[in-house]
Amino acid sequence: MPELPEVEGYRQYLEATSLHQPIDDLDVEDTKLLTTDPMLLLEALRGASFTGTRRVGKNLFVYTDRPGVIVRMHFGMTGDLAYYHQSLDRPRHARIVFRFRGGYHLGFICPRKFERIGIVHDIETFLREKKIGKDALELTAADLEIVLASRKTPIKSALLDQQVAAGVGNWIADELLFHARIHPLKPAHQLTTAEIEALQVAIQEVLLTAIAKEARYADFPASYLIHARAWDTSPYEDTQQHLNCPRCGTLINNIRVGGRATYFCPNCQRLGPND
DNA sequence: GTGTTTGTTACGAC
DNA sequence: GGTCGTAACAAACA
Repeated sequence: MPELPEVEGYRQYLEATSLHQPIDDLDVEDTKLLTTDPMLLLEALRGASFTGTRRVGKNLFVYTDRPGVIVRMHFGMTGDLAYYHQSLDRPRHARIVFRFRGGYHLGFICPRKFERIGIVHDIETFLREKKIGKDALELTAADLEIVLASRKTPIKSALLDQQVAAGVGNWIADELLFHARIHPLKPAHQLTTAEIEALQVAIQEVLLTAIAKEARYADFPASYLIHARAWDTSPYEDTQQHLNCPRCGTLINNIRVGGRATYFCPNCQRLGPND
């Protein structure tokens, strides 16, 4: 699921494969995936080359050699990139394809059509209009204190708000709260200074680990909560061990917060002294 | 066939 | 205008 670490991986992948090759043509299987008019997109990109990248949260911006033409990609819940030679089969779900002059293609993989691609003229303007806050990796404890102070919503929900911490998604929010020992339902504005500082440390620790492991969840340290999630069973095929807290052994709870599946340890992450 | 999952946005209510 | 809860979107998978 493309959250910040995956998108960072896609950014590095695009940098390593797709720069400085003129775009001859663009295949668009479904215009619903575009945030820019198809004709304008084609006109803006035909003959242009990618020159560099920037990631903010889950957004990947790709600079071109044309002023004011920046491609913005959002990978939704299942998006991916695939660079391949035209002599090979087009990957499944490559619904938008950049055809480079040298014969290579960059496919924007969209299995569920929740992905989006389009042109932005200025990144800062785009971020302001879309209300996307600081990238999670850039956040200081002081930043967090300010953005959480006005929120009465559960901290889990606040962390998913891209205005609060751009790039944090559902499993990362749970992992952060587990590391910082904060109950997901605790109102955001009630976090103590110590909890906010622990959260900021957890953001660095969890995101940098996930990026280093190229977001392969099975490779994450055994101390991570992520192994309790139903879809990460790979190293534990014949045991239920992973359903327990890696710190204290308590059975991990599974509740819904803001309509999202939420995992936490009822022993390590307390709402109050009585629970 | 049914339920679940994911990120974002739209839509009211306050 | 900010905040907050909820539903909707598309498609795959079990």
